[in-house]
Amino acid sequence: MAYWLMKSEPAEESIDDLAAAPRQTLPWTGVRNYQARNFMRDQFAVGDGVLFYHSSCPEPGIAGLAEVVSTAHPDETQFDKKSKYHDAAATRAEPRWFGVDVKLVRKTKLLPLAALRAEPKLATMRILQRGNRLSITPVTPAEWKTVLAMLSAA
DNA sequence: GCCAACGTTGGC
DNA sequence: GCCAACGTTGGC
Repeated sequence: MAYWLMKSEPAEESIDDLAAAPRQTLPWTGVRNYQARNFMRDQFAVGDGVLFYHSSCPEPGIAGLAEVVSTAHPDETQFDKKSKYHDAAATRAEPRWFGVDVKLVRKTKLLPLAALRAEPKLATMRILQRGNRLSITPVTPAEWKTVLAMLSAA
């Protein structure tokens, strides 16, 4: 079982949107970075743990826990001409972008980015490294454990 | 709005 | 294949 951090802009899709979705499950769409796509396509497995992270917002940080409930399938938005994620080079026969379905485990009290940065045990966490822009990053079991402890202490 | 960092594009 | 220019991300 692996762990991941997935960034979402709450203005687009927040933890509350996930909570309000049917079966509290949503397909993860809009990833247009090959490295992030490859994580989902090649490494994600059903049951993997997800830290749901809010980015580009007044209070960036971890907003909840989720789990992966499907393997990767084509991201429908690439075929939608009206979507800002439309990709003219993608076809049904040869999709370029993939996503998994993600289900809410629980919304948490927001764990702010500043608190993550202040925790020495998370010093090497991928999301906290200078210049990191990847929207999907692996989380080590030790980091996962530390974050869960911080959430239950809050 | 600024800016650091990194990815992508396209001319050669 | 190189690399400069440009675009995007995302915290502040």
